[in-house]
Amino acid sequence: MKKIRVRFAPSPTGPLHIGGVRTALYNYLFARKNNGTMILRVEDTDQARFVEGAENYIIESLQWCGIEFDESVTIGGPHAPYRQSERKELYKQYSDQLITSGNAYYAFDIPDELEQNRKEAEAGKKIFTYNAESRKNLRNSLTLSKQEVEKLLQEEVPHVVRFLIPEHTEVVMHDIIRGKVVVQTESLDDKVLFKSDGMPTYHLANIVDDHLMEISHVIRGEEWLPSLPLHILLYQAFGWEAPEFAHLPLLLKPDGNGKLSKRDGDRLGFPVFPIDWIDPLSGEKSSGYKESGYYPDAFVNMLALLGWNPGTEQEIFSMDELIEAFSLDRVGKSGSKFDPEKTKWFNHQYLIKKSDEAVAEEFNQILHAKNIQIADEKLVKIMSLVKERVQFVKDLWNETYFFFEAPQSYDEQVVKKRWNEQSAEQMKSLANLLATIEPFEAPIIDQAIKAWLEENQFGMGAIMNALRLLLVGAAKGPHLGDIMEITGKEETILRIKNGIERI
RNA sequence: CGCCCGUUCGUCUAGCUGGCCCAGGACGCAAGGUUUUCAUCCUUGAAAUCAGGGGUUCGAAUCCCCUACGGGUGACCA
Repeated sequence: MKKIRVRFAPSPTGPLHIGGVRTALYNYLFARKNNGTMILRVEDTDQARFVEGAENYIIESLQWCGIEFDESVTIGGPHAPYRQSERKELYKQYSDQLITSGNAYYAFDIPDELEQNRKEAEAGKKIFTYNAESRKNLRNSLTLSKQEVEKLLQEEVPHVVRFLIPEHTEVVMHDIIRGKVVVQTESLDDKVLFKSDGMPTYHLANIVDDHLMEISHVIRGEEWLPSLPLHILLYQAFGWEAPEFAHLPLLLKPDGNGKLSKRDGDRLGFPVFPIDWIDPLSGEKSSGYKESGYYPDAFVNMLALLGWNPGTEQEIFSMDELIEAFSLDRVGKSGSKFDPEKTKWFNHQYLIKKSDEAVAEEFNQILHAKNIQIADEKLVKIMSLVKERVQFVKDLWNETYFFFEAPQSYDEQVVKKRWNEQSAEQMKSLANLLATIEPFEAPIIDQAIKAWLEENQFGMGAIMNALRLLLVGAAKGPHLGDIMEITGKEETILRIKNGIERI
């Protein structure tokens, strides 16, 4: 069986959004599942759209996601270099080869003139295409005499190389996800293969590199499906065996329709990028999943299930499990919007799965920033009490502040509902009781309070809620006995006394 | 406008070789339960006339055709 080799081939024109990450992920899963090789190739043939820092961003993002490469711009490999701008010299010979074989030709048209043609066509509600019809009337090596062409080339007049789309031909293609796709060459145009700036276009570089790098499967977004016929034709023109293709359905804007774009940034209130991105020109920041507090494995898990499903009811997958379960024929055909709420749910699942110790360690960083010191075992205990209540580590403070400091205010709604004339007196009495409890541990405290309640004929609800108000400042939090034990006898009594004064 | 791709609960989807589907799961939502509170958790529920219409068939979400709608693409961008 043929060796499986796939590539993720982004263009460094900006940050990679989650659609791109998903494409990389599916390539990765497919490669690992089939003991294949995962390659990162940077397609930077467009010098005009180059964005500083984008390549680095892409590499860092994928690294954060746990998507690893076997060959790449940074780690090299048998087919280095992996940056197309560094392979520049390579492409010319292939372009020449196609000219020699009659599959391509020189075109000397001036960009402005073509633009003019397009505008005119548009005015007449038509679309200008450089094809079998129009090329007869344009300045190219098909219409010009051999001498003229020689002369123009000699004088280094700017020109491009265009692919000669064969006439009256049916291109039959196979897509792993979509099945058979057929297109008539009449609907295709003579795409530029080699630009006047000496760089190949995506189409040429892509085919040449995929062939040279022995790519077995091209897994890319559906936006490439329209150029598949051209690519197939190119393989045929070169006499090369084409790889297999799988065109992934697009990720759609969560609101309305249309494919997700980089510009959707923070517009919708949640990230569309894996990690923060600061535009080098505008300085504008777009937030990422990483900095927003998501775990990479939760993020990856969510992404994997967006367009692919295992066919079972399992939803939580580690990367290894994804690799094991993944197959291209379980990738859906239709585009999907993703649900930010479900992404949070995934994060919650990963958070509660972590050990109390691990969560404590993460949360400790937030405490350090607040200059709060706490014994490890105490913090671990607190985490066991509250970690199920949050979706993110950063939300932990809201659920635990009362372990570290007295409430700064008392929720008015709760005061209204839980505090009455007798409360102050009752709480004072309760404070006295608490002062006698030794050791000050949850089960013992609970028992003492229970006995005290019965003795005085007090209702559990009224007393405990009022007490909670004094200790927490709100109607929330874990079991009061636990809160008191961790807070300590002295502080507990202090809060009761202060609270009575302040309410 | 041309070409191509798609269309099952609000969202992600199961359903692929037709009958077990008057359509299952998950998120979200609602109600109830547990709880001293909140959250978690548990239970239950609402939610898709399977885009619409024609066929084929004893029988179609599943096969075929048409229509509609949505999307992609139509650069010397990738």
